[in-house]
Amino acid sequence: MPRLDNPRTKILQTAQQMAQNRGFGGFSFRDIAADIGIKSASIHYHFPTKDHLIIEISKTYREDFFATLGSKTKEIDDPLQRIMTLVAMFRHVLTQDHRMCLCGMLAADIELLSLEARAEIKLFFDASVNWLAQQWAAHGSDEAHNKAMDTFVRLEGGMLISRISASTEPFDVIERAIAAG
Amino acid sequence: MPRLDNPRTKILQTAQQMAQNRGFGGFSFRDIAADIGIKSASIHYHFPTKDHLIIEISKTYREDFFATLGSKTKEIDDPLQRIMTLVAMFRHVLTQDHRMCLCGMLAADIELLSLEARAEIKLFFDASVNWLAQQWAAHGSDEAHNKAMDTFVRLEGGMLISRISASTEPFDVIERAIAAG
DNA sequence: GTCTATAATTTGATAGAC
DNA sequence: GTCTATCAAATTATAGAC
Repeated sequence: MPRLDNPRTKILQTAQQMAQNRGFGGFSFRDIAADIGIKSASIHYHFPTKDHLIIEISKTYREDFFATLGSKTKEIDDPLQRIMTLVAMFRHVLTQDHRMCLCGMLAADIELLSLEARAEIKLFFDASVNWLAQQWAAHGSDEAHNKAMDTFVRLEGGMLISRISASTEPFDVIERAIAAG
Repeated sequence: MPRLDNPRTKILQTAQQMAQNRGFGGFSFRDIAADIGIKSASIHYHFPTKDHLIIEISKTYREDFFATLGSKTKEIDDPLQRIMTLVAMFRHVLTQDHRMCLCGMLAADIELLSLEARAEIKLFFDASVNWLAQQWAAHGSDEAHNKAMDTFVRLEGGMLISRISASTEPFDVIERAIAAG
């Protein structure tokens, strides 16, 4: 599913990365424009307001994430191994991209966002917990929903706390805890 | 340990609350000033820059938190009960104050902060994990350090995710998981 | 210690030419 | 679709009166 190289897509990609690194208030239209070599006024043609932009970023992030997750787990049957594939995706964002999960980042910034933006971000949370609950249920867990919630909290918290600890140790610890079932 | 009612303290209290709700970039000197009925220029007399302010906020937050924790656990011997006293303090911030932990909030905003500010915030993380590790060790856990790290990640993640889920359910779930030992 | 006034910069957003 | 030019507002921070 290769993303097109049109201006709209380049804006979304750059803005998404900046949002994951610095949060909603931590980047400007001019920052995005300078990074991709256009002027900030051009961004407003594609996204009239910053609120529209953050909603589209969140939607793209969620769609891309679950498309990739579906692709990576397509031929994996073991539920725990499927879960650890999702964990590996979070780990990649943290250790290779050196970014936070967009969902966790915008959860911190939630008071700065419109109700529409909050609702869109909540869809990532809902979809993640539902997906995890299905895997834990297939794995034979009683209380699969609670297990899914705990797993998602550990992932988001592990990414967040790794930022201040200046190491990946917090994420390493919760990854082993999740893998232990 | 009653806090004094001087201007400096009122600035710190108000700024700390705003930082917990909206993050480092989400409040201004004018916001603080308006809230306590002074002018923004007066704040610069007490704290020359926003970086100085956030460092002092973080230091005060950490000192107050561990002073309160020490007081609340003074006559509690059972290590697990001592841990759940800390958990209850986090729960109170989330459900009564309707705020994030300052440490978790500034972890999200870390790229906006000076190295000095990051170092001060990391002290809260270090102190929390060390305190938790002592309790888990006294409780008889092998791998007390890992258990402490996992507990702290769950607490910060639970607060963060409860913000988007628009309920306390994520925190409820991790609280039960922690209590289960 | 707090104020008024203001500097210098950045912000989201718009108008209109091309 | 992208640009130049600009606006109105907000930001951190400083100078100097009181």
